[in-house]
Amino acid sequence: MARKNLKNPGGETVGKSPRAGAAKRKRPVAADRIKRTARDLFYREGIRAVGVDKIVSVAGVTKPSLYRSYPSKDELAVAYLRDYADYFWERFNGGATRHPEDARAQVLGYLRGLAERSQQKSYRGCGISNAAVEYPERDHPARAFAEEHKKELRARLAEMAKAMGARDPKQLGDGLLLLIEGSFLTGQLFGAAGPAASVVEIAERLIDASCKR
Amino acid sequence: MARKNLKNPGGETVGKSPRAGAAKRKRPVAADRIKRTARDLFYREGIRAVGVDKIVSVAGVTKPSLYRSYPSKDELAVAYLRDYADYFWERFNGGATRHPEDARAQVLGYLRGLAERSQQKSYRGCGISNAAVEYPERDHPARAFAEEHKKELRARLAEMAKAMGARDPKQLGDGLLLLIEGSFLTGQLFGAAGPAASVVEIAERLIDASCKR
DNA sequence: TCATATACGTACCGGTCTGTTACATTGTCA
DNA sequence: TGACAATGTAACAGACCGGTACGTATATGA
Repeated sequence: MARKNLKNPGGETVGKSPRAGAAKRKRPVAADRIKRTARDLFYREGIRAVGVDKIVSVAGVTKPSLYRSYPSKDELAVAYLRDYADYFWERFNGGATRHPEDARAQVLGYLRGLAERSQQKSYRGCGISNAAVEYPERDHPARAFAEEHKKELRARLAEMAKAMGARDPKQLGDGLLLLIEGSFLTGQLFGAAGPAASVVEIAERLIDASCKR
Repeated sequence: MARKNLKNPGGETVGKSPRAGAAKRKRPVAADRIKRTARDLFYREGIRAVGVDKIVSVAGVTKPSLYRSYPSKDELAVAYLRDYADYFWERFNGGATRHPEDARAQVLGYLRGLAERSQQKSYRGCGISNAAVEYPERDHPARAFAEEHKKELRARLAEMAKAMGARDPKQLGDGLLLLIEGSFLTGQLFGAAGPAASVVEIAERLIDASCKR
């Protein structure tokens, strides 16, 4: 009998109570664990490098639980990417609330955080950029999602460049995107004290040189 | 007498000899085909995505031939990366011969070529950066090679920045590295008219803003 | 109370992955 | 001609891949 795969399993799910001692279980806990585990492993080790067996074993669940929540590994991967994108925008927009009406400070604020994170040992760059590298095939869902996301980011940066008063907003936005993607990559290649550590100053210089005075 | 009339029992009939001195040299042709094929497939599809079976089948050789020439797939991968690095330096240094004594023109020359390549449909970024993304494990040979290579590039860029008269040569070198890596990534993500198309102008602006006047 | 839906596990499938072996074939050169 | 080097043939191992048919415990609601 054909059975539909349910989507958005569990949603938030109240975390299991600290003590309680496994008395009564609430709603879907397996799906949630899978998502969290997949996110962790996919980011740290790469999507192709992580098999579904490993995901379920680390999550402490079983394979059918995975395939009840997600139709395929590929779809689990895009679910991970979707989550990652939310996470990204949260950080990216974090500066906007702290510096309303100041696009320059917003971008620099994000870059400051990026520079800091990129120095950490566990840093692995942008999960979405990495996925695009892992899946060059144009029609792969993960790839498609990555392209869409980056297009959005590019547009956002151009917008902000315009707000900064850039002579050529699109170009400055592209320059910032290059610096950001460069930071993603070098951040995971060089450990601490990599090029990404200087991204704030470099961006400042580029912005200043690109705006009407 | 001697004819290179192999019966080719496999039936593949790959593009055959340009003849010439084929009578003499009979040295390992399989190993060469493997390397060339691996380079092509690894670059286009990614290392993890390509199995050894596919390599030998496309190369028109057999698996034992591969493992006679390379101890493992990983080692074949680093052989590919080594080749790729040679290829990279060739292009990177190409500008040096055209513009001796002018570091700025050298970098910009390389970037001009990069910008152009990055617009092509088949562009897949830097094989070495991609490998680093595919293999985050610190002790993987491909990863180790990638780290070494990028360290070298970073040093070269800092050198050139110094020659340009940068106030902070290391920082300008890092800025250029960020732009380059950003171009690698965005070049394969956006098709034509991606951010990498503007990398020359952006680099120019950054360089000018970073040098003593 | 009992049928049903939910959440999950057991056990397995067929295929592919890297890597290996023993042995046959063939062209080339001394 | 005979030794040798380069390659192919034909299996195989063992792990791992994504994916599934089916059984089971539990909680809910009529």
